[in-house]
Amino acid sequence: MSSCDQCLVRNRAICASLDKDEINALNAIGRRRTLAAGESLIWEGEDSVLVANVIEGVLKLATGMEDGREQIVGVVYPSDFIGRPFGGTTSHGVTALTESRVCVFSRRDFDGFASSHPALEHKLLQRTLQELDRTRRWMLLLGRKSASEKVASFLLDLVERLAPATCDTHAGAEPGVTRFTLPFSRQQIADVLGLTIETVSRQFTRLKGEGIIDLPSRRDVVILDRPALVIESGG
Amino acid sequence: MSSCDQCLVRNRAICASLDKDEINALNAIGRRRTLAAGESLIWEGEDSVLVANVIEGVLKLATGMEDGREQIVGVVYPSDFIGRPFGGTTSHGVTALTESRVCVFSRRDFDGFASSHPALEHKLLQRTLQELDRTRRWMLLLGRKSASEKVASFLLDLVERLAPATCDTHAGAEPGVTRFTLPFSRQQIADVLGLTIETVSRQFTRLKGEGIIDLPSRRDVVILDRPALVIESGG
DNA sequence: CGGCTCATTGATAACTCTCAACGCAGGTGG
DNA sequence: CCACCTGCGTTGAGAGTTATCAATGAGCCG
Repeated sequence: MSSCDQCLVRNRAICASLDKDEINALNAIGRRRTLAAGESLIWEGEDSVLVANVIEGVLKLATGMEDGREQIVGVVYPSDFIGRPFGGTTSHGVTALTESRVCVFSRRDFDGFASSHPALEHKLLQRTLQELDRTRRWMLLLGRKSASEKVASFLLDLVERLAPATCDTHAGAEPGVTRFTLPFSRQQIADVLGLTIETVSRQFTRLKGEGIIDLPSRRDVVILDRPALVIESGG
Repeated sequence: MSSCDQCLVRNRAICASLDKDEINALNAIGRRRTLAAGESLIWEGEDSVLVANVIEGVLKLATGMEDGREQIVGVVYPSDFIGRPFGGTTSHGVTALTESRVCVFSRRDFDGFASSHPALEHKLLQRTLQELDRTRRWMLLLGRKSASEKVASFLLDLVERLAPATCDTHAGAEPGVTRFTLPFSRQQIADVLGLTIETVSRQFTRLKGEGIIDLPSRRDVVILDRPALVIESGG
């Protein structure tokens, strides 16, 4: 029987607002679930039946148009909250980008629990406000930045978000040189940035050619010149 | 002395969660304020010192880049909540588009009040979740839609949002014909859609030429063929 | 070693932006 | 009362960026 005690995100997720008894009560209505890369937890347009906490992995929130165009509207990392509590239909699907572990609740159960635990709702509110801020900042990128600015901003954002997990600044490496593995395919990067896969690829190639990044493999990126990348990102 | 009893949004704003005594307590820490069109209530980047409810008018939330590019990241209408409770700096400015009346609170006071009134926090959470949904839907527009789809989507969104105030479907008018006044200049529309003013203007002209809308004056729009507009919007 | 998927590269087209001129409306002052 | 000025919007011509279409290349697994 799995307990929350050893949970990797026990102190960072919204659960941090709960004491021992409360966490046991919450644990009783939740269950762990593992998702393979590419597997979906929630589908766009369906009634909101599930909510969850991310324990491990990276997942995308995405909406699409009938003709197949897709936009990734959010990316969630460990300790982030997933789903739409308090009614409504989910306006975006949730799909694992990497193998992931999540802590799932039925929305009804969670709603009930949250309603009787103001501290939990408070944490959830803070997180939602934070996510709204982040989302709005991303709108500036989508609406006003050029392809090169978008790609540079994307890489910088990703390094920051991945930091808690993979402090991959090798001991002994030059300062400012960071290496990490992309949880995204080129198509998914394009869907985050509102570009095509070809444009993303060309920007990667260009940044590599200018010595700002290196690309040891499809999924790996090394940031060689972070200040240059910041300039590329347009501030 | 102004009371909340006659407030236009008493039953729609987050205040609706409060009983008579509570509303009086909240009233005691808030004050009314009128904003002229173009006047700002909150500036991008400053510490969050104010929060507010919109009583009347339309306001924009906007962020910009050093070089002057601007993106409107949200538009708020009567009964909507403004500002960033629970710390942090405001990542976007808030500016009145039309003459507006708001109910302002110091953030510190509001935070304290909210923390001791779970029902208010619950309402605020619901509203924030709703706003996040709306914002994410807008990301699909910014990232994936063409100029014509953007403008059509914008008009349809606006009609819907303006509806509570101005049910301007004239008695006796053909069904589906709606007239309303834009709370935006062409530049502001461009800033909402991530386009230039010229592109917006050309799309308006084209829609008019195709008989889908009419433009009696700069600020007035008549939707003549809503189904066509829906098709233009790309679903 | 194929056969697959995914990424890169190239050539071209399309869309939107940029720059520039003009037009319209409202307000001001002669 | 009209002329002018100013701000905003429209229109046009051309350039630039990104998308589209197509082919090639690299890695992975059977």
